[in-house]
Amino acid sequence: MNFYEQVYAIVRRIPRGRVTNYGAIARMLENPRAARAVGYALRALDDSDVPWQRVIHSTGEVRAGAGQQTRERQAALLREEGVDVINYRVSMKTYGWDGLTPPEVEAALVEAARG
DNA sequence: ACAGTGACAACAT
DNA sequence: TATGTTGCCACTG
Repeated sequence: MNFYEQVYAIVRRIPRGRVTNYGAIARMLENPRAARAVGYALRALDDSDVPWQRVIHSTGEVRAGAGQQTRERQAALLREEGVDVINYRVSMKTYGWDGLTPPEVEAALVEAARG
C-alpha cells in the first residue's frame, strides 16, 4: 500500500459537509511534513469515490484547480453538501473536521488494504 | 541513482 | 491583508 492509497483511505473518511487540510492528513499518516505529497496524491485522482473536494488549505482557502478540476468546481461540490463557501474561503471553525484518532486511522488503512 | 515537480505550510517582510 | 522565501516529501522520467 503506497502513500497515495493511504491518503485516499483517510480522505474517504471525511464526513460529508466537513473539510480538512493537506497537512492534517499528512499528520494522521504520521508523516507531518508530507503535506505537499498529499496534494500530489489528490492531483493524481481520476474519477473515483474519493471526496477530494473536502481537502482544502490550512488557511481555509479553496485553491485546487489542477487539470480538469477547478476551484469553482470544488466550491460547487462543497456547497452541494452544505458547506458555506464565500469568496473561495471556508470557516474551519464551523466546518473543520477533527480528524481520525490513531486507532481509527489504522482501521481505515487495514480496511483499504483488504478492500 | 538523481534531479525536477507540485491541489502545501510556516514564517518573514 | 498580501506577497515572497524556504523546507518538505513522494512520485516520475
